[in-house]
Amino acid sequence: MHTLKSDIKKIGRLQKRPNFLRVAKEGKKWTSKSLILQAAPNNLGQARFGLTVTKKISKSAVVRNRIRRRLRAAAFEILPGAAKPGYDYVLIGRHETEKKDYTDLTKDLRWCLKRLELLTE
RNA sequence: AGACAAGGCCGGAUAGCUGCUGCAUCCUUAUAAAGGAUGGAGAGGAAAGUCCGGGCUUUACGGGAACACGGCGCCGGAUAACGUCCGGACAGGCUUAAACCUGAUGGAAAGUGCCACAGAAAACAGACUACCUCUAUUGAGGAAAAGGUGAAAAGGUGCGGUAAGAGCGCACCGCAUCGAUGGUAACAUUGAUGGCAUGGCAAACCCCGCCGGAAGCAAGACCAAAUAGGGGCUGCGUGCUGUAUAGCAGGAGCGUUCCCGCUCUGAGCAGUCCGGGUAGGUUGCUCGAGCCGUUUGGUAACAGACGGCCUAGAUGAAUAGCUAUCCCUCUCUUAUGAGGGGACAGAACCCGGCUUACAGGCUUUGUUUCGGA
RNA sequence: GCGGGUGUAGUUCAAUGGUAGAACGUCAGCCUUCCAAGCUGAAUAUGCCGGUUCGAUCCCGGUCACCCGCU
Repeated sequence: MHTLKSDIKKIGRLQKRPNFLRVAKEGKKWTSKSLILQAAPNNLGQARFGLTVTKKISKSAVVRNRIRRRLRAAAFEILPGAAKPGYDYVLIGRHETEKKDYTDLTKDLRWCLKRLELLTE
């Protein structure tokens, strides 16, 4: 399955540090093997997401970039159809994110959504 | 053909579906803004480390110089500049040998300082053992060759010479001074003279010569909400009198204090304007010491001429996800084939270098060995 | 991205270019019926690679790791 471009436009991006801090402080969290998902409600009626990959994961910029791209690709594919609107989502990369199969990555993301009871389908 | 050495270049390829970030053109509603369509572009040789040098920007000073501080240091050239590059000199090193490699390589005869331990002595000299002469216990004188210490011991080897010895004399080598020849120069070769003076360390202080003001795009410039605060104007208003100007009362300051005089203030509210400026946004931001090709000059670094080209510009930060075929490589298998892997590494204002990391491949040059004609 | 700093025993710190020390900690022994305290002794280090020097913790390059500041 491929996500339509119009669906992707429906979800926004988190870009400012205060938003990330708010999600980390107020939101719920679920950890899977390949990623950590944080979620907190916003009052916009729209889903937004952001990515966090720190230098702690890997010192190599190449590795960090690959993790970030894989997470973004998975988010664009899964979130528009599956995530509940009105929430901010933050995906945090882990060591496993680089090596794991892409299909497992999407499964993990769905699993995290389900455990946080934010899956809509 | 082999061995060795030194450079230069490349840094997986193609296609499909779905996406991301700028740019150009067009369309839609209503200029803004948003959305859509089409086209074309989208990481490196080191983008890295931030070790040097510049451009650019702000800042300091009226302008300049010097001191201090920091850096560099054989000679000649290249360059916008450099601690970089090219060519040469000298010293050291690898190799049987050669090609070749490495070098922060000015001055110790301007001055100061240091040279542990050992050793007689570590730098104005001088003498422990030992040597020679006289005296003959001892002491006085001569002399510095031999022993031993040390990283380093006041020229080295040989012959003559002598009581023993010594540059005391001679030859060669080294060193110093003055020349000659070659070279732009560093320097090399060589002649004469001197007769040993000048131990090492300047990546110790320092002297000499040259260079440098400082900070850095988070520099800097522009636009500019909300809130708080500053200033101007207008209106209403003031403890008392007055319609109002104003006067009196009050407060503050000055005249040394009181009296008295002068100046300022007087209570705020509303409206409006101005300036600074935070969040945020725009810009700086990619046409430049630019790249490619041909050609001329030069041993070369490089420079000139002609022709062609436009080649990332993000900002919680794009350049991707998945699949297939080919290429390289590893493992298993008799083979067909199956499976795994793809070096180092990600632009952030831009250039010139240096250093460090790097799977594999292509290619050029030099030296030398072997074979054939 | 830019600017600055630091690396020495297990820890906190010393050390004019000349045998790397101190305190606490660890281990062993003595003392004690046993433990603690005390006494005696031992082990344990200059981040790494080069250069200058007769000789580097120290001086000079490179490299690695860590820390701090600037929105």
